Amino acid sequence: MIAPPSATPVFQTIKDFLLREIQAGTWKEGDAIPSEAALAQQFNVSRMTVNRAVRELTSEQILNRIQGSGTYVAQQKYQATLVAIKSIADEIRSRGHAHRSELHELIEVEASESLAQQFQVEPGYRLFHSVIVHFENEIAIQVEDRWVNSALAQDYLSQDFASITPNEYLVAVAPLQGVDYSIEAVMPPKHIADMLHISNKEVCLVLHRKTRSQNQIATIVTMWHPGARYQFTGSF
Amino acid sequence: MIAPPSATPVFQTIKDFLLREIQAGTWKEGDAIPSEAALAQQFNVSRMTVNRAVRELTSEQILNRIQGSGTYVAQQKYQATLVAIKSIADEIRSRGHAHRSELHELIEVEASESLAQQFQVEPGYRLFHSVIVHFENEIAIQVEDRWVNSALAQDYLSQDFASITPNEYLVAVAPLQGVDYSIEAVMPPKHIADMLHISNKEVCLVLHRKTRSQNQIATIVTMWHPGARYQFTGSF
DNA sequence: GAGTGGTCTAGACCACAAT
DNA sequence: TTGTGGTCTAGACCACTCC
Repeated sequence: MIAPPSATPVFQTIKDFLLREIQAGTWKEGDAIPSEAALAQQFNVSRMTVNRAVRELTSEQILNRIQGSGTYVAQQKYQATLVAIKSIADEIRSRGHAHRSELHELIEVEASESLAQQFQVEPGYRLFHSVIVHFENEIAIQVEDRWVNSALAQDYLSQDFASITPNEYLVAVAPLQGVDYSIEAVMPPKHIADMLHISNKEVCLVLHRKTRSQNQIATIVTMWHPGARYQFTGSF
Repeated sequence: MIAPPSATPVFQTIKDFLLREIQAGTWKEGDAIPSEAALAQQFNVSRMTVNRAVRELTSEQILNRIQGSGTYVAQQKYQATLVAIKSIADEIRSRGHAHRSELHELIEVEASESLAQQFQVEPGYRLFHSVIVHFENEIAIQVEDRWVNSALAQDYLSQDFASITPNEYLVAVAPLQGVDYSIEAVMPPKHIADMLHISNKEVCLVLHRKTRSQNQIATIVTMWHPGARYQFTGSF
């Protein structure tokens, strides 16, 4: 049989059908849905077409498949809110505002006991340390305190961080493997408060992030934002 | 030709090949990669197999495809850090701790001017309002202040929020369409501080979330967490 | 052994872009 | 008109689960 011209592809029709039935409760979490063969017969299409529909729903975590056993409705997992945090320069630019950064420190250091532990290296290991303050329309909005694994970004010290952010440079040289992060609300130490031009009685919104690349810890960043004039926002 | 038994599927081999070449810089951002036909010939496989490899990389945002034109290397992945925020009950349970919640309010109200605006409805529209305090090992860790669109969750008032969280109920009745959120660090109003058993001099980490479902605003939540004992964490 | 999913083929027709 | 991707077929063999 030849594929008929149609507004929506058949595999999409099947996906929609399955989603609708799951939503309607025909099959509940953990239930098996009909086999590929059964669906192929029901829709009068080839098994490959059904396979694509079901495979895509599986990659979307709507279904689980077990070879030799069957296809099952996955557990609802919408309990999580995904928050995307963009790089500060992108964010400011996308608001149409002016971004400027001030380099406060850019040095090579030997890892202290505690840093070495966080980077999973020996004390004395070479690290780079940078401290940059980001301004939005000349108002300080982020202090970026960053430690960088020297092995993954040899040229870190010679970058011009007025024109490129550390993020942009690091993304280019060290493809991201994984990220650990935490967000907290804390009072800033005095030197951070000073750089943000706020009092150290004002709370900060802080993002900690540790990235892995090439099976090493690539960089550990702490980003301080004045709580009074900054929040993480976004949508999906 | 018959598919040979092999450790890794052919389409995966092709995906790996493409990823490696992109990583190596053979094709840079925006460059066209070889056509399906060319890859099929190069790997001596059918076009459908190549198609699957390329289609999956496209859904992973590694490639862009333009019908009639070609397949191109997508722009570098985001600088964005993705943060997943789980429901508080899940999170506490996954730490192996005891979760308990206290229902402080569960009523029907008519939307005020400002609420009506946020929900994009007329003032006077029926909304539900719940206030729940969540405890981890008997320590208050979240105040969940939630407004719910009555049209999307008619039975909201008759739920037993000791055994099911509002989230769990709402996920079941109103499939999620989209989310807006923001995270900020602020001082709590007194009634929130009281429920968390903290002073109103202690900062809170606050997550605001507005969800859409069936083309309406489904629910608007504000979650207050004591900054001293809570942070959002996770990894990818 | 029967049933399931996992993969692959060698064609086909279509829609669209570039020329 | 040529080349690209988008979709679909009607088979096939395989690995695995379950009985």
